[in-house]
Amino acid sequence: MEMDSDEGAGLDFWSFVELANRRLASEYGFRHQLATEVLLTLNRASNIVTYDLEASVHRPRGRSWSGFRLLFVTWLAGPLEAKKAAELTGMSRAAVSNLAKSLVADGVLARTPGERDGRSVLLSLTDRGRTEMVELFREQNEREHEWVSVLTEAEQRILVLLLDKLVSNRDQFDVRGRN
Amino acid sequence: MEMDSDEGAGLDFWSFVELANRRLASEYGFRHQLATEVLLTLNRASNIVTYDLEASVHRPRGRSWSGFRLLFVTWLAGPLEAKKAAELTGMSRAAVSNLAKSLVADGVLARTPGERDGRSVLLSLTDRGRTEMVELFREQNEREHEWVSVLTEAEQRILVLLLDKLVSNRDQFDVRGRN
DNA sequence: GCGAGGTAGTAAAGACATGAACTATATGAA
DNA sequence: TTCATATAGTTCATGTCTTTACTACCTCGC
Repeated sequence: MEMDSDEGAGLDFWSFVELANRRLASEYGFRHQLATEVLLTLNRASNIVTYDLEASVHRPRGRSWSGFRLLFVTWLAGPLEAKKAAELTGMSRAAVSNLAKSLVADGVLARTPGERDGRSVLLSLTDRGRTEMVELFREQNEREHEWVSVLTEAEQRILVLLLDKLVSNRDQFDVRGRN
Repeated sequence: MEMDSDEGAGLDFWSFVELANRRLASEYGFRHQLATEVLLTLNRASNIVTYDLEASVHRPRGRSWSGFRLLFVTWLAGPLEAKKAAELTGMSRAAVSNLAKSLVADGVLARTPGERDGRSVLLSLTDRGRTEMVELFREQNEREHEWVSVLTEAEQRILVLLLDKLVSNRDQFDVRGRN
């Protein structure tokens, strides 16, 4: 017999989820196992894919995942306020401010004062930034395609719908978001 | 006319995705818009939910999201090697080592040398750790339930299946994972 | 046995994100 | 107009994660 001196031996993610479900229900009487399972799986999938994209596409070219995200929204949504960039990327305003500093220093991002509002800053790409983004995104898009193509197109659309539904009803309760 | 001096004004996440799809296809000729959309949505959903759980449940009680994850797997998968904990939580071994240091100092985690393998370390919860986890998880599980209950049970199961399918075929190409 | 090569864990340095405090600007009611 | 309040952005202190390098230990072929 193995004792329980190392109960975790041989577990992978899914057998862990099963074990967790069983113990949470029978030993502790928790009732929402499926909720836990959904969110564990969501978190894990997002981390795995993100880490892969960052490690295989962006780091080798000297960009971080966050850096790429900021450049991406700025590339496509034109000149925009730092605050808007924070909303679209899901970062804090402080994070955008810090990131922008390095990207400006790298010569890919430009900062100009807002015209209507003296407090605001408009972010836009430099020519070099645009050139770099076309190339970077080409790489990323190929890799994204490899990832999602294990799902049929219908499955991909359903996944988007379900994820959207999951977060879109959050007005119904008091959700914490970043400043 | 507004010029394009602040093109990003008034955009929310979904109108941004639409704009991105349009520009990526028509101006740059990229072909895999749906792939981008799936992964943007996945990333966003995961970040929103995770941030909310961390901010509303764990930070107020002095725990970080990662700290909770490590305690969670240790709680349920019994004493386990640090390496196994890293796999199950998706963190690097170094991250587990760092986190464990603070959790041991806090008196919720115990570290004992492995018996079979002199290199390994077994992690387990202290009594205080177990007590805390029951309480902490009760809170988290209620909140998880609030989140996912905008989906029907069938939808929740489909979501889990799709997310699992998305990451399970990754042996097919050369995915970058943590050390 | 013994040595080469692999693996578990830790430490240190650097990157980066966060919340809080602060500055500068805007807004609106009296 | 003027002052109270709100907002955009930055800075700073802190904490966490990653990479790299290192130590200690294990394993297997000779």
